[in-house]
Amino acid sequence: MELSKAYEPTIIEDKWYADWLAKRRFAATPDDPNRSNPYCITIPPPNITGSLHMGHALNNTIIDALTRWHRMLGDNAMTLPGTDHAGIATQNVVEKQLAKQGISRHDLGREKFIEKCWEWRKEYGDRIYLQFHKLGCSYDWDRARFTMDESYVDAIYEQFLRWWERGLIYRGARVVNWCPRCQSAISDIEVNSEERQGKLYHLRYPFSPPAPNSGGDNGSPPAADHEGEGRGRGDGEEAPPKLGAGEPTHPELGAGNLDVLPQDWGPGGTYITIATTRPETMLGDTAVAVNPADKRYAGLVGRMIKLPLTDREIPLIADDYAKMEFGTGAVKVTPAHDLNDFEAGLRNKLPQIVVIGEDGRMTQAAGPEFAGLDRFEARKKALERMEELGLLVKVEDHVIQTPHCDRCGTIIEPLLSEQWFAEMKPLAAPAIDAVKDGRIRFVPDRYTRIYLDWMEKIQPWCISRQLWWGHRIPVWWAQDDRFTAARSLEDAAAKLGAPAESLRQDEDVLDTWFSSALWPHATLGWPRETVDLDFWYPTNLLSTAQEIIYLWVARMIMTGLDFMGEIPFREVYIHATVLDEKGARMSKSKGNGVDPLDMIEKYGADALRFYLLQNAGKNQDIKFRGDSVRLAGTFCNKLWNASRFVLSNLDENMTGEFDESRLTAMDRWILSRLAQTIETVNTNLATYDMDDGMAASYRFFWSDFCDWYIEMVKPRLRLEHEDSGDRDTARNVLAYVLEATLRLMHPMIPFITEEIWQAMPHKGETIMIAPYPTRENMGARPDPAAEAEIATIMEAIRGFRNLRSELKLDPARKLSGAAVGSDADCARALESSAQAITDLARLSSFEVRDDAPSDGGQWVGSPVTGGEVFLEIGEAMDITKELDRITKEWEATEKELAAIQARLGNPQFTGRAAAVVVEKTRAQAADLEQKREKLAERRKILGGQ
RNA sequence: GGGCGGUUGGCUCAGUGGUAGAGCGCCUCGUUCACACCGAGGAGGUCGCUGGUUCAAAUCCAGUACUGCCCACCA
Repeated sequence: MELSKAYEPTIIEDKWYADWLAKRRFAATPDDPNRSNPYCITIPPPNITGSLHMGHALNNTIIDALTRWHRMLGDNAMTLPGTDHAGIATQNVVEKQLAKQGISRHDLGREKFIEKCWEWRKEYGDRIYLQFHKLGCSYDWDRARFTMDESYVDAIYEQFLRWWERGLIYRGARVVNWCPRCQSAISDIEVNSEERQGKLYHLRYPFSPPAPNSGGDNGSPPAADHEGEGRGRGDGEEAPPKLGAGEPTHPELGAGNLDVLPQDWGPGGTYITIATTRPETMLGDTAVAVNPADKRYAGLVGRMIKLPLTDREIPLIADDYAKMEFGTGAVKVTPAHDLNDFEAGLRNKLPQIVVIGEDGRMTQAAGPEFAGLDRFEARKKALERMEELGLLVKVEDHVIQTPHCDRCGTIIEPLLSEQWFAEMKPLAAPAIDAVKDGRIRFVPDRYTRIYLDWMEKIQPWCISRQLWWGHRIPVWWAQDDRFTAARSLEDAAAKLGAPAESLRQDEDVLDTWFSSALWPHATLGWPRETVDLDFWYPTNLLSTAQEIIYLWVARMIMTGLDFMGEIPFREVYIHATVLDEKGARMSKSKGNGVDPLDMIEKYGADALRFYLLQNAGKNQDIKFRGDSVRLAGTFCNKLWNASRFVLSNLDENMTGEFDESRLTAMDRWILSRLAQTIETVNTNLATYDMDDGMAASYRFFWSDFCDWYIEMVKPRLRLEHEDSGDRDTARNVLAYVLEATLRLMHPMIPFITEEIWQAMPHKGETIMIAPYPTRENMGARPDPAAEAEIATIMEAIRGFRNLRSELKLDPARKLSGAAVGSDADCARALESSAQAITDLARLSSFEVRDDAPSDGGQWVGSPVTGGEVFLEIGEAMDITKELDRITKEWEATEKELAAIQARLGNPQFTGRAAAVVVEKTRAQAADLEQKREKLAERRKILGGQ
């Protein structure tokens, strides 16, 4: 078998994926007699909304590399793929698609709309799987799951029912995050808080006159009037003068000045001034709160306030929630449109008035003047009206955190509504323990704290969504408004003791994350007791993005422990976020995303994988560089060409086996380097330091194997070496090292390694299940003696190359070289590799001699460890130039030596530093001294001082 | 406001106590039979800043600046 001259990734990648698929290489069975050790990953199921992005490519490259690694290690490795129905997201894209045809989902009706969603799923679900194929993912496609598969739906309802029966799921009217665009509630973690420049409005609310009987309250205001009492104007009658900047309103307010009563005195009564960023919600105010400790308002608590723009009266209450130092210390309370206000409302038994509806428009309760207005128009209008009434005191710039919908970016409206909730606290406790006691480990471990902090403050989970696409909540209502959760309509009828026809199922669907929360066990078959579940659960690894630690990871841990009584996975690897070249998040709206498929088409999946893994370690983000993918492609190209070279030197009967006793130093050296690389890569994969593993492989292959070993071995490959047997030794070592390297790198770059491996002497049908190189099965150990010997050779070769280059000698000119090994090891090393040195240093001849050439006019020299190399350049030499060169080097050596000697001369150093360090430093000094002597000698010969 | 990252040659990043490395880019040279997606050589950094610990700090400690991410109900 032969490799084509050019490396064409697309061709071999498609070819091999089809082959693997056809031969069912990815399919695993729990009862495989040769693979008893389970290794399982369930991949994060991508949303069916579109196509895979670079983050998916990164994560699935990591997952696949680890899967392949374990498979080759002999584990029964199974990675289970799947897709997520992604409730809101999918509904949004399908709606958008319909909108292009001028249709809304309401035109279609629920059933038809859901059909449309299924059509979408069919098309895009398949498209996503195809992308995984392109990437080379060796997932068990027979086990692929979709969160709306029948069996999966069973699991979801089982979960719901069990929690229901334990009283963990309940219905309640609470303020939830409402997205007026999606027309649904969303959970806290689906809300993104963004900082916006906004305004803080100070509004006056007039007190109602004290009831005649309740006189004598100690809250009566001082009789001061900053604004001209006696203008004789009734409440809200004629327009008051506009408030300007210099107006003596209450400039002392806001700074927490407790000595001043922050009330306004106006004609016809007193005012209390509140501060708000959302004036439109005032229509739903049911109280104003001040802090009980706030002296400014002491005695006023309990008085009624005439809520402007309405005909309602609301009380001034005391509640800790009002912070004295903020604004005026008085806060309006709108229980139906703010979570804190909601809670304050409950504490103080305040009415809840919904003034903004589900569509983001003001409701009837907002009054005839406002009803029907959009919430932002209503804000404008409320302000105008307040200003007209002279009740708008001032407007300040204020940075506010605005909640946005994670899916569509619309500003969230906190809204009082009836929703289904799941109580999380009892589920969180065991999930906290599992991480604390190390049963589950986060990598990098900094995420442990992030997880625990959230879990320890866990809140009830709003699990209902007002959508059509999703799992409908299994609750049925009787006509008398009794309800129950049940496995079926019949079941519900029995439970409620009402005829089935009279029942109606709850309209809401479950939060998407409610279904993904049981991914690991449900995909393996739960609630049925399957062999898969028994064999592969708990799974080994969950590799995912940082942003879904709460949304997904935490919840899987909770459900896994709750239903299986066992952790869902042992390790959680949080991979980096892929950013664009400038470091900005990739996003559709910014249009800065890079499509993995484009990269694959351009450079190959192996190149993309190689690049991504080079950057996958414990880092927080990756700045994606397309150019680096190209460079990763050049590595593959190098691998390809080096393999072609090796193959062209092999005979049919080459086995890659060799006789230990015939190995030369360079053979032992490359085997030693290989052994170390194998060790490093295995360790790095085990600790999720893929980046380090890639660097080690890269350096080994390109630098050690290609640049040095192959080049050094070339002379031995010449036919005239045939008889000695050394040629075959060299060829077999070449084959052996390359074959092992291919297996070593197969998990990361599966396609090219398979293609080359198949063309090599090898055992087995596919590299996919060939044994992964480990210290145990390779039996090779680092060989320090060979390493030292080859280091000397390399140094000599570099010495010659340097001399040539620094003296600007004609590179075409063949020159004679010589070396003096002042120590025996060095001499022997040089002697044994004379041929390689001659070749690599482009010498016409090379000899090892006992003494340095004395003719300074003919020879230039350069020290190496344990000796010195010389180049004979004859009359062409410019003595001055060479003297300069030597002098420069001598001076540098002097300087370095002086620094080291100073350190050694310091008794503090020799006394306190570790003995090894001192020893090392002494050796360093000795080497430098030797070098300096040689340089000095050369200078003398050349006639320098 | 809290937490967590990052800050090292032009770029992307390694480097957790012994005096700075890689790849790319750049400069010089090279078309001999694996590869110009190549080979050889070279230039280039007082490791954000300040202070401390230490015989010795890119590395440990404290502070500070800038940058990014996550979390958070101050109206």
